[in-house]
Amino acid sequence: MRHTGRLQGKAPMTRPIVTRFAPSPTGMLHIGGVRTALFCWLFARRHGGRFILRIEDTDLSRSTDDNIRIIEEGMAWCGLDWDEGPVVGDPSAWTGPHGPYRQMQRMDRYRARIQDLLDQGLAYRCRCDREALALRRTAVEKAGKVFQYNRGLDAGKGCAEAGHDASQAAAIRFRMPVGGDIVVRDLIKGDTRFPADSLDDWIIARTGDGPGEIGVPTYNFCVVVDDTQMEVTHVIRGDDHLNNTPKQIPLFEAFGYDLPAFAHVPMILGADGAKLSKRHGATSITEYQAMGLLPSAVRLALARLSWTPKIDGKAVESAEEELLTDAQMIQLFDLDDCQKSAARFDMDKLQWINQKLIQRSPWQELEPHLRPFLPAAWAEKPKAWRARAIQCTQKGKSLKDMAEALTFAFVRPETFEGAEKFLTPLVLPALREVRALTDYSHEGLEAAFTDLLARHGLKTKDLAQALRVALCGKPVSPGIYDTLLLVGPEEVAARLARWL
RNA sequence: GGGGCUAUCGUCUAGGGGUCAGGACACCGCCCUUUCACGGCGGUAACACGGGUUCAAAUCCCGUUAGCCCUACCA
Repeated sequence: MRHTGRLQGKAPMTRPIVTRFAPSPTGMLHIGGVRTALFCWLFARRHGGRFILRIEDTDLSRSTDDNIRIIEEGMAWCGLDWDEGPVVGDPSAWTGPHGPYRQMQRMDRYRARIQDLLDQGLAYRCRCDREALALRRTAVEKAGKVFQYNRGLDAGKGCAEAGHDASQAAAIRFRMPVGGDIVVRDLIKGDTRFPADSLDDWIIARTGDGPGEIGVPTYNFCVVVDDTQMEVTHVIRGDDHLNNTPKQIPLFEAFGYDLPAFAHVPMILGADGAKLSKRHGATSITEYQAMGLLPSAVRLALARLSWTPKIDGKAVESAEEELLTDAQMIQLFDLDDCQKSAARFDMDKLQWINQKLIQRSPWQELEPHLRPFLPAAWAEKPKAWRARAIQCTQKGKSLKDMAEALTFAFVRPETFEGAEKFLTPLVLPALREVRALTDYSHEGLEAAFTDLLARHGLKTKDLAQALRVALCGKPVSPGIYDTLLLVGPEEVAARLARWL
C-alpha cells in the first residue's frame, strides 16, 4: 500500500471537523451542487465543526461576480449557512481566518507552493507546445496505446530531454510517483486502488506570461493547497472527483500534509437516468424556489437521495419517520448510511414532502415564504384574516398552489360557461338571504346555513356550490364558511348582486 | 482504447448466506365528504444476465451487459 497517508480515512480527533463546498461560479447554482453542499453542511453541523464556502474561479472565461452572487443567494435561500467564506454582495470581503475564499485572490499562495515544489524537484517546467503534444498524443493513440506525458509509452520524452529553450515561457508539471497503487480510502465508496502508472505528470500551472513566470494554477492543484491551508478534515464532494483524488494524494504528500478523509457522494440523475440537465426541468435552485417549495422541503428531499437515515440502526419505516426535521437530520446524518450509487431525482417525493411540511408548519412560519406569491393587497389584511387564509389552504402541494387557491379573495371573478348549472332558480332565493347575513363567525354561518337549507329544502352541496361559483367564478374553493369569511360581507353582497 | 465507480418494485431504498424480499413516494381501488383537496383502509409491483462456491445465494467469488466518471495548459 504505497502512497497512502497515515491519517487518510480518519481525521485527527484533535482537530475540529471542517468541510467545504467549492463551486465554480460558471452559471446557476445546480441542484446537484446544492445536494453536495447539503451533505457537507449536515456533516459539519453533526460534528459541531465548521463549514466553508469557497469559490473556485480559476476558469477566467466563465467566472463572474454575478455568478458568485447567484451561488451565495442560492445557498442562503436553502438555509445552508457557512461559517467561513465570501460575504454576500461584497466581492472583496470575507469572514473566517483562512481567506480570501476566492481562488483568484489566492494566487500568491499557489505560486509560493509551486515554487517550493520546483525547488525540491517535485515539479518541473514543461515547454512542449500544445500542437506538438497533440501530435504525440494522436501518434501514440493511433498505435492503440495510451498517451501519458512522460510516462508509459511516452516515457523519457519529457522536456528535459526534448531540449526546449529555457527562455520560453513554461507550464509546470507535477512529478507523479511511478509504480504501485495509489489507494483512495473513501468513506462512502470504500477503498479504491488506482495503478500509479495509469496517471501521468499532470499540469499544475498553465503556461506563464514569460520565462520563469508561473501561470494560473489548475483546479487539481488549487484544491489541495486550499484544503490543506483551510484545514479541511473531510473532503465531501461529487463522485465525479473520485478519479481526481489519486492525482491529488501525491500532492498532499509532497507538501508534507496529512490527508483529509474523502467521501465521494453519488450524483443526482434525471428521472430517465441520464445526467440531470435542463431538459429534465428544473436544475437551478432558483427554479425550485419559484415553484413554491419550502427550503426545508428541498433540504429533506435532497438529503434523502442517497442517504437513508437510521434510527437506532434501523432505516426509517414510516411516512411519519420520513419527515425529518433539520435537527433530526443533523443528529442522524452519517456518511456510513450513504448509498454508493447515483439516484434519480424524484419530483413526486419532493412535492409530497413539501405538502407535508406545509401542513405541519404554523401559519406564521409559512407567511414569509408565501408572501412573494401573493398580491400586494395581502399586507393590508388583518392578522386574523391572514391566519385564516393560510390555514384553510395548507392542504396545497406548494406555496404557489396556496396562493392560487386564494386569488378569489383578491379578485372579483369572471363568470364562466356552465355557471347556471350551479346557480339554479331553486337556490337563488337562498342566495338572496345569504346577501343579508352579518354574523360571519364560523358558528354563525353554520347556524344560518342550517336554517336556510331547511327552509328552502336544499342540500348543503347545492348552496355551497352555487356560492362558490358566484363568489369565486369556479366550483372550487376552501370550505364554504372560510370562503365567505375571506371574501367578507360587503364583497359577498356585491359579488352576489349580479346573479339576483 | 486505458483506468475507476455503479446495479433490489416505475422512483428513493431496507435487507449482506435460510425473510411470504420490508418501508416510503407514485399508481390503482374502497371509505369519508359542502367542491377541490386532506385523511383512513386495502392492492398491484423488484433482487440486470451468466457461471461458480454452498445443503442453501438478492446476499460471497468470477465473468458479461448497461449507465456514469476520469483520461484538458475545464472545474
